[in-house]
Amino acid sequence: MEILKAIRGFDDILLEEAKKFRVITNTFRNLFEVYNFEEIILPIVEYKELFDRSVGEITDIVQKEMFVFEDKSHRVLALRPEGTAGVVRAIVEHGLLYKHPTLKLFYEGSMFRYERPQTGRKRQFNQIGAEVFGVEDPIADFETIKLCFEAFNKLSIDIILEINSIGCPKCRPKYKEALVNYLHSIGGLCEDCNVRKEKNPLRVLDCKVETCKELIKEAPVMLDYLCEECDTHYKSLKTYLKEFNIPYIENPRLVRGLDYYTKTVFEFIKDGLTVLAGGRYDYLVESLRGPHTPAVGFAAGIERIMLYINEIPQKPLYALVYLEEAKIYALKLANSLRQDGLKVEIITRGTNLKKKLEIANKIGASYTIIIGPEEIRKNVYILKDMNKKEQKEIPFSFS
RNA sequence: GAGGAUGUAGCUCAGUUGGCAGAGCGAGGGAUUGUGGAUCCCUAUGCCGCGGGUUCGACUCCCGUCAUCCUCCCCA
Repeated sequence: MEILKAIRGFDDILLEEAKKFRVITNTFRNLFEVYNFEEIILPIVEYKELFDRSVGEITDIVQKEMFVFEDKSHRVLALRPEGTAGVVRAIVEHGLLYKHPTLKLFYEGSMFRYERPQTGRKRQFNQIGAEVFGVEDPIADFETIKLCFEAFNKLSIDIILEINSIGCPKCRPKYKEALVNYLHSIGGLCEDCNVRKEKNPLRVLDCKVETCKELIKEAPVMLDYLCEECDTHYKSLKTYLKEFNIPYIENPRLVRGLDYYTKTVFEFIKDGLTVLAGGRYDYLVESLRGPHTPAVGFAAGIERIMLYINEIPQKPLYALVYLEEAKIYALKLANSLRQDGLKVEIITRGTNLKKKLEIANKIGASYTIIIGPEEIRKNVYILKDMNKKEQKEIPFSFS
């Protein structure tokens, strides 16, 4: 057994990477706060059936990507592959929708999918996401998208927003029928698409094979089939986006993988990689035995966003160097500086001052503070600027 | 689940037709005890991913396996 090896697809997030991770989650959290979202912290394990019923039984996520296991009481459980199902389960279970006419929740945590790992795709990965329950109005779609857009702005990531509407149970069947008819009327689709057109015809629309792309150009478009309600909803959303100068690309071939979406779907894409995606799901809550509740939400892949975060500026580091006789004063000085909010590292290694300064330099200290018997006598410490190579005495009383 | 590439020091990588495992960077120590980065000197580290096979002999050839990276499927 290789105990000194992490499991395939379960990666450590170390040091610098952990900082990027936190910058991203903090950015979203700050926005959640001003948009008045509340946090919900959920279990990682749920009944497998919850995901079958919400994510959709014919999706790949459910069919081949879930970590499923049986516990000692023979319950069939799964590690959550996404966050929305759990959120909906929780609010229905606790009747939150009856207490709050609208409910805005965000979550953060690990998700699990049994896939072949590659860039921006791990078996354990982290998402931060949010859900708005109880708002029919497209203003909810807009605000959700706006919040995400602001997040990328704050993270200085240039990103492309794609939107589409995939209709509702009233209008989508007609479109599906038209699409299936079209797909059957033509030949030359790739092997995968021939499977898709039976299993999940909408997915043919975003096939990457060139020949398929050509054939799809002629295919019927969902937007032409939207019922009046869906059409107005979609148009309002676009109006709001324009009003706020949020650039977007209308992608009539954008379909989301999960079954529960209705009307609005959107993705934030960087270099061809989807880093955040979401949409409206007006019927999921009732399909999980809750009251009819329209909803819209999104999830962002933290590791995927991390790929586009540059170096993070650090707080200047103060290395505190002491001579053996001044040890106790050094501890007091460090304590005092830290209470003033400075980042202080006490240099404990090194036998002489030269060595200690070498270490201070090595750990990247911007300043070094030196304290020895002379300084104690004079009630000062030496503050040395490591870049300018200048130093001065700062008064300090050692009580 | 399918295809391809790659696994040698902490990191980046050499390693000839099969013949005692190397470099650079980094790390530790030193040119002495109150001032760092440069230079110089010294030192160490390896189940050559793992398991089998061929061979007098395998880092090198063959088979298997595991892992990493890149496509695809799918997805955040």
